[in-house]
Amino acid sequence: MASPVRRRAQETRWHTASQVLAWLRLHPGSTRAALAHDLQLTSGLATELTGRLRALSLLAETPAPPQGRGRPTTVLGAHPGGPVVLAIDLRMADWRYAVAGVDGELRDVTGSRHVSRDPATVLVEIRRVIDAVRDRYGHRLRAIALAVVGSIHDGRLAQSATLGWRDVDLTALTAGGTVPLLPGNDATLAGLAEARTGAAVGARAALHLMVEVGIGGAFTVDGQPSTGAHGAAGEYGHQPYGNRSLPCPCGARGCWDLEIDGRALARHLGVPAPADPRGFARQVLDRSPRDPATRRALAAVAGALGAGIGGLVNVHDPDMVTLGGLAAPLRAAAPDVFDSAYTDGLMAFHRGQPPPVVDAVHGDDGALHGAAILALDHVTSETALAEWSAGPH
Amino acid sequence: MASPVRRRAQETRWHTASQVLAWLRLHPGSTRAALAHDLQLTSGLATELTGRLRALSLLAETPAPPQGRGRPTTVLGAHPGGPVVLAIDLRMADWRYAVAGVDGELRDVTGSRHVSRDPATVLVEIRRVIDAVRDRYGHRLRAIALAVVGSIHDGRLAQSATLGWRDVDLTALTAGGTVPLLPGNDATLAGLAEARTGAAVGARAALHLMVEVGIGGAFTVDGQPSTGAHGAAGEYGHQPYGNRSLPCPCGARGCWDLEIDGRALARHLGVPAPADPRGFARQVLDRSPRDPATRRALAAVAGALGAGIGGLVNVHDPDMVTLGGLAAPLRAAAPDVFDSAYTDGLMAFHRGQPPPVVDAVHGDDGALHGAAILALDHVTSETALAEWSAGPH
DNA sequence: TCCATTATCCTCGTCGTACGAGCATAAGGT
DNA sequence: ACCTTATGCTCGTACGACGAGGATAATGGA
Repeated sequence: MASPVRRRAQETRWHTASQVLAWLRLHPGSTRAALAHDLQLTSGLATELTGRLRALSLLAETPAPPQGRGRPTTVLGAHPGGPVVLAIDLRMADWRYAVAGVDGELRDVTGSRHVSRDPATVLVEIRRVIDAVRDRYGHRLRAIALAVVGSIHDGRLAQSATLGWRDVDLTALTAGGTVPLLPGNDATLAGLAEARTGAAVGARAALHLMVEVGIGGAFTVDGQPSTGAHGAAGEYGHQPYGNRSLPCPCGARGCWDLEIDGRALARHLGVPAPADPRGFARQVLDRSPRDPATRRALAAVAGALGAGIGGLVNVHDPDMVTLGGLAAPLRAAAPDVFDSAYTDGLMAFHRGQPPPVVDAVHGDDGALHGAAILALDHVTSETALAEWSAGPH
Repeated sequence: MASPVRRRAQETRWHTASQVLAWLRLHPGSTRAALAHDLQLTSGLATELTGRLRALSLLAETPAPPQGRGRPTTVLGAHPGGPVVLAIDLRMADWRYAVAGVDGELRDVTGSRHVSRDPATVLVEIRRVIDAVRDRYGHRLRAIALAVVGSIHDGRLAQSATLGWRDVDLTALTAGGTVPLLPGNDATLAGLAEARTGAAVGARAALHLMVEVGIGGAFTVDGQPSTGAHGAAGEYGHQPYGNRSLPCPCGARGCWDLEIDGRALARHLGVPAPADPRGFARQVLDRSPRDPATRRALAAVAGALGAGIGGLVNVHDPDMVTLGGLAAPLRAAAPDVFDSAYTDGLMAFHRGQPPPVVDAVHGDDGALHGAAILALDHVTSETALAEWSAGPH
């Protein structure tokens, strides 16, 4: 609340332009008339705005295919010389990246497996790609977002049990340059993607949960994830929902993490903890559902998942819940157990209309899409637009 | 994101005025020069704004005591004929109310015990007070906020184990009138009060937890509580942190609620569940700390409290945690147990600088203050200011 | 072929908030 | 008295947005 009024020149100037670009991403391929209608722009203002944005290489207008009577309009899209962002998703076994313009569409999606999981090696590889993209796009590259399977704290990768990393400084990736690096937890960014362009579009408050190794997620309100004070919010896997006697690699005990992934399945099946819990879970899910031990193990995990989600609905009160990664097949493996555990975990007044639990739509690409969204949010912010307009065109 | 640009006349007009009134509440008794400085207003704009707000009976300016050299300035305060709100706190054994002007100061704080806890009886009593306040203030009464010890869902009191109420329609309280009624959970509103004017001032993200019967709270970001889709967020007491064999009146099992209030103390002490868990907990807390059974019971509860808070910090990543109601004395009864349980519940990377856990400052008045804040937020919103200005002055 | 209809875009005069420079005011200090 | 300091007021300017009216570019029927 110490915020100044700040309706001053530089910021006012870009307020509406920022909204236009945000709208553009949500409605790719829409016409200019639709823009004016949705944003309640007068036609005069629409003319001025699109003209200004075109002059700044932020927007391209191409004639729209005729839709019937009336004067033809134009479809809006990213300018071929406009700003771009680099989205990177750093995962357990591989990492991928893509470039996106202000229309939000991912281009040149590329992936490669880790040759070594040593932090220094991986970061050098990523740095090489960043440099290559910078060489190719020059000043057009305005932001880099990095989704990473681990906990982010004040811009550092604080800890990742999956990668076996601890407190890795990510700023080295862009050291020497001026392009901002925006790191984020992969599950958080996948939740962002579901909220903006996925299964939770239209929900004001949405909870996304994603199981890979452990469970993470994001609570979004109006498409903005709740990031917390240091960007470390959403570590749902490290709530004491589980058995207090089980120590978690995170340092705490009884974490929910240990009840819902491959490690839990192995425990229920009486086999040693797998080195690759995600692959092990996939194997168990692919097994014949006739095997009673497998069914019991999957039911136990689905029940733990449902019960925890019930508790989280009590906490967050979302409109809906989306399931990413292994969460969707785990529920599908024992839907009745999941449902009753979910309902039983809800406070009574939620049971009349429990928030629907739906599968995510972005699949494996959620975190990458979320990273692009995060970066583009930065690029289309009012201050970033002011900077872009001050640059060379 | 479907929001129109809306920099149109009516809304633009009141944007800055709304910020001035928000500032006024945070800095009671401050001078006009301080306003201009804090909000980075030019002196011309400060003149225009204060003049406009004075003309609308929204602001009063009185000469400030001389502070040394220079032209004397004025202190800003609520206009004696300005808008007021009614804040009500409906609790287990009693209910209280107060009136507040745009400066946020509570006036005429009044309380009375329930003669009957029957919903109809209580609501009629409250309705009588509302009507009396409306008679006294007329069109000056612009909003009524009701803090209630129970779960709010889409404006209804969905359930309150404490009061023994279920699905009570609160709109009857203002039926026939035009003054909006804003209901809220008491712990949520107490958290709002701590974030704005209490122990969490300055924290961007703050978690408030309040123990009375069970535990509730609020997560606030920049002074705004996360309310969820239906206003039911913050039911931290109904997360499955506890013993799965214990059924909770909320309908779920193993709720945290049952581990941290008077019911938990009774269980640990081997006595029957008390009719008044809050009073029972107070008694136990007041007992001689020499009694080993009492100490063990308090330690168990303090440990459950700390462990749960650790899990919630993992979820929300707050700057700090504030403790209201019985939470503060419960921690104080076994600080070491609390601290180690808290730290043990944190993910390792949080342990370097764990969010400080501090006692709330509003005491028993938190919910009432929070209700006033909620109502005043409404009154000083841009749309409400536009309405007020259209009224008779 | 021509013209009414429809849908969209553009032009231009106006409004209102905010800016900012300069001046006015009201104290304390010398 | 006069300077210094701090603050408030006046007024011309800038600029985003509004809104009415006209221009434009298609379809479709007479």
